[in-house]
Amino acid sequence: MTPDVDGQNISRFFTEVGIIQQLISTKLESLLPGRMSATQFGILGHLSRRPEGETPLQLSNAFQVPKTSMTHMLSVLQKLELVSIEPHPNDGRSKVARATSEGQRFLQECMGKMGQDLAPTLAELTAQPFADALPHLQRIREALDKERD
Amino acid sequence: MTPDVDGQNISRFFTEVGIIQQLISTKLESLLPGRMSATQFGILGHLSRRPEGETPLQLSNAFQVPKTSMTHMLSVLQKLELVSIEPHPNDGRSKVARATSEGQRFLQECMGKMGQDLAPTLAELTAQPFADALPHLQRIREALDKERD
DNA sequence: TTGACATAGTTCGAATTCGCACTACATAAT
DNA sequence: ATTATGTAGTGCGAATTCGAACTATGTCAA
Repeated sequence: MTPDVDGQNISRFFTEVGIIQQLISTKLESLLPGRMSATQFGILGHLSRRPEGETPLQLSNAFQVPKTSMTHMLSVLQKLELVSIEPHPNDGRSKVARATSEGQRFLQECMGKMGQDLAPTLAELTAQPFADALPHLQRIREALDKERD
Repeated sequence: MTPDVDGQNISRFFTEVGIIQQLISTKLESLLPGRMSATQFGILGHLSRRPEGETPLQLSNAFQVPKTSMTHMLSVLQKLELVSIEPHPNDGRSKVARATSEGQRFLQECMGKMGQDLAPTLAELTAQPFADALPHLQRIREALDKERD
């Protein structure tokens, strides 16, 4: 493989990733209430997998989003009663965000709708290309992740 | 494979895609001037590959973004003199957007910076995982694309 | 030709996102 | 203990994004 072909593959890879993400998040957002964003929904999913909760700063690192955006997103999710925010037990500067049980229910409901919505497309595709691509995506993501200290 | 494992793979696939896209666009946006977004930059790239130009509506379909967002993005790019916008020759309601030569130059410059920035990470990874993942991504993207009539 | 309907783009208002500057608390050094 | 420095989160203002309603132009049928 020439370096040039490599470069083309890499930039096409990023283009495809961008398009897929755009298609999926647009579809997801059309199912979500109001103007709730895919990222906000992602935060809820992230928290629901971590019953011990996370601090706003951990979340803003995980989602690669500015702290101040996280403040806003969490306050919206809190207003919707999908997450709870409490003072951090060991650090007076910090807080802990958790998914409420209402939040977990909401998450399941939306995931279900999303699955139904995608079912016809996925049936035709089969799960194979997802399974085939996944390990490579993970390698790439880990490498990109490592680079930001 | 059980359907349950399939579902897990699929949702993890979308999660990985989302994270990769977030990491890449955050890095890209840090290289772009002002608050220019990755989508705006994507529009410029799209147009530079199509010297005949595209209408705003074509662009908003291609990027799966509302018409009204496209109006704004194009007016910003026009103000920066990276794209030109002219009336459509055959349709009085429409317009044609094209990348200016300044836009092409700017695009090349940013792509170069991006390449330099990613070079250390990519060297370690090699181009292989990108080449391996690409065909599967294309299949998935085509299927998702087809579903929106 | 005329009228009904569809399409391309914009205007406007509201919500989201984010950089900068700030406050409050924590930690380290003396 | 005091002081200096670092860290977590927020208030504010500006830019972006987007849905609803609107204007202007095109299309098609009678």
